[in-house]
Amino acid sequence: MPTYRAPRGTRDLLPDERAVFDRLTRLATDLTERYGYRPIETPLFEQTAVFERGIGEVTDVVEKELFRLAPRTDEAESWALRPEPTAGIVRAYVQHGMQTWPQPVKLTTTGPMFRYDRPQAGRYRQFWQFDVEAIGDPGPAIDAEVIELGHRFYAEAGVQGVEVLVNSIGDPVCRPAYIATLTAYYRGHLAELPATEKDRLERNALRLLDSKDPDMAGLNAAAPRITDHLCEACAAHFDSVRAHLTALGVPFRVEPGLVRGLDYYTRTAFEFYVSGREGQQQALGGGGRYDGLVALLGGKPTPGIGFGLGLDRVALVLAEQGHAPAATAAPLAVVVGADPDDTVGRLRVASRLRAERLRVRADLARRKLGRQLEAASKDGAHFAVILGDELADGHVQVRDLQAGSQRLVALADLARELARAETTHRHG
RNA sequence: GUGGCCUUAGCUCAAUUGGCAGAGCAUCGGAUUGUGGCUCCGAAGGUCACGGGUUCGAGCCCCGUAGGCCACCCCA
Repeated sequence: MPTYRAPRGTRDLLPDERAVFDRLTRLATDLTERYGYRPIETPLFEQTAVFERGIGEVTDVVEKELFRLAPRTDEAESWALRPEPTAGIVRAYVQHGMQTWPQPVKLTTTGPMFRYDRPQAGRYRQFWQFDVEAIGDPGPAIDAEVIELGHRFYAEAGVQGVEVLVNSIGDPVCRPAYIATLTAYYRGHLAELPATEKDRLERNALRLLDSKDPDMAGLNAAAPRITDHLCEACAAHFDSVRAHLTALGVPFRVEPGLVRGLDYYTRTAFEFYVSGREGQQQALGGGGRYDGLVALLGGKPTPGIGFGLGLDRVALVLAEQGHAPAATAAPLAVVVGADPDDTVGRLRVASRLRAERLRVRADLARRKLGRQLEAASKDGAHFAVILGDELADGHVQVRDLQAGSQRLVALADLARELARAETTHRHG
């Protein structure tokens, strides 16, 4: 048992797994460029108040999952690791006066988030999100465009069976009245409520709607629906979002129980789900509109919408769905030598090839030639460059490890020969 | 934060009713001089997660802790 290990809920991404994340990150970059987003990096920690005020004091994320940093005695400020990216990005929007940029400001980031949760497969205390935020456009069309972008990410990543769930959770005009109606409804059925649900009723009645308790199924099916209680503006917005999604050919399902966990959401809420897999971590991503958040964090009232997609879960589902991990970048050639002690010779040849931008490994292990060739094979190298007596008149053996053939090449021609083989190999 | 199951070599797993910790894969080395993949031989690798307890004796039984997994809570 090692003395030290990765903290609970964190893990090391070993090269094979890291390669999958790399591929997803490159896809995110490529996709957001196509949609006109610009990358942004905000700190991994913020003043605690950014999250408390932005996300909401009574949310689970803030109440029990926030990774608070131990306060220093010489600083009055308190800090917390970011549990999600939106609050920090909106803080940056306000701080840098982005309301003077052409609107909407479309920003994207990908990086680690932190929540002090109890870990499970697909649920970590440090996890990665690909995030997109469009700030400054109130219209329903941008909602549809954002949702389509997320949907396309899964499609191009190769995830099968992703469902788009959408809902509208109203705005400050209509939601309070709906919550009152909903609370009254549940109070009328208090005797039928499981104990845990009774507690939640007083804190956040909306949450009862997406309860997974089977005893709640019947009650929830008959519960008043928010979509029937939207104000005129919210209803029109939701209608238009759906119309745009349909026009774009994005398949979706209206899910009246979808309410999302963070306070800042208004109107459009959506989630990306994958069905038909073991385990409960089926939510691959989600987001929504947050028209009140910019003002909440000290800016002038500005609408916004965005989503966060969990890369850990995408990688997990891809593996479950049988996707081969990304191919490793095997060296084009390994420089080996008949004289195990001539590390200088092997390094010099490798160095010259690397200067020509070739992917080359030098065998520095001072083992006999046979072992060096064996290792080169296992490496997946295409060629072995063998240094021997021929070096005296400026030649080396170039061995094709797959074909088993070998020929004499002048050192002066080596880089050009290998580069040509690389091109042939790549296009062949 | 609640409940349940699990933890033996780097990985996947064995180990009669409590009686001297093993295999496969991987790693490293050998099979006569400068040629890999197959094969053969060998080496290294363990505080049986950690800490207590019961016992002549614990990988195995009991308690605690940590970590993982599962279900809640909630979410990505």
